[in-house]
Amino acid sequence: MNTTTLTALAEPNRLHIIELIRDRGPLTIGDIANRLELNQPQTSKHVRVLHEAGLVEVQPAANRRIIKLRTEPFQELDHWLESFRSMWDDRLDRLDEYLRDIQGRDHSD
Amino acid sequence: MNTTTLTALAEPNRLHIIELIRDRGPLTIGDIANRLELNQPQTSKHVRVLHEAGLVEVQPAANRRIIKLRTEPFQELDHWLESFRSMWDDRLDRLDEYLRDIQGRDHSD
DNA sequence: TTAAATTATTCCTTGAAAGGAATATTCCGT
DNA sequence: ACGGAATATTCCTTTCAAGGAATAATTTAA
Repeated sequence: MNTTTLTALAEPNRLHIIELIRDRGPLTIGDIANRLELNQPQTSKHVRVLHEAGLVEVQPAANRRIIKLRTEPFQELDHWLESFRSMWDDRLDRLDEYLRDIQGRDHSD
Repeated sequence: MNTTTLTALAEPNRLHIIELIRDRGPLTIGDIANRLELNQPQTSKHVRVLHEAGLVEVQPAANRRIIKLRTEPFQELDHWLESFRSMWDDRLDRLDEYLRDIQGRDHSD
């Protein structure tokens, strides 16, 4: 896992920006600033960090910039988490194994 | 999503500690320090942060502390990522739909 | 009880990140 | 070309996290 993704997400305002776009779809800097009650300069700065981290795509449209989510970093994070999933999947795996065991068991005795 | 988990993971050495324990199982402070070539004080400090963030469990054993991974924060992170999964699952969903469409299509003409 | 091993804490310094305020830049419409 | 809107950048200050070095605390062994 690379830490730039995590560092970008670790700042509360940036995390809010990400979740806002996830929920509302692509937004401009001004939209984001309004909805999250941030000043425009700080919003630009945070979006810059998100963009440099590859979390976000920036589409110039005349005067404005439309900010979209990119999928790759989240996929990477998801993939990284797979290496941990066995920690809490064990219980389910055992249940699964148990059920398959039940299925094939000889019930004749 | 809460930022304390992300903040804790965003520091490279701490991320290494997490991955080390994930791969090798529970380790002591000294083990971690040796394997990652960190000084003991910094290792203790980083583990402290990880513990305060709930990422790690600390079991005193005589002179030493045994550091184990906790599952909850990773489960939470996993759950948070689910809200993003549709972003890259859409393509697969459409492919799936396409394939099912192909299957049922009338090829008689 | 003393010594050695393991870990924790404190103090200090440094660097980086974040916000505020002001200003610059870019683009459109007229 | 000019004014206004949207965004970017700069400068400044403050806060905070991280590492180094030294030292404290705890436990075991002898």
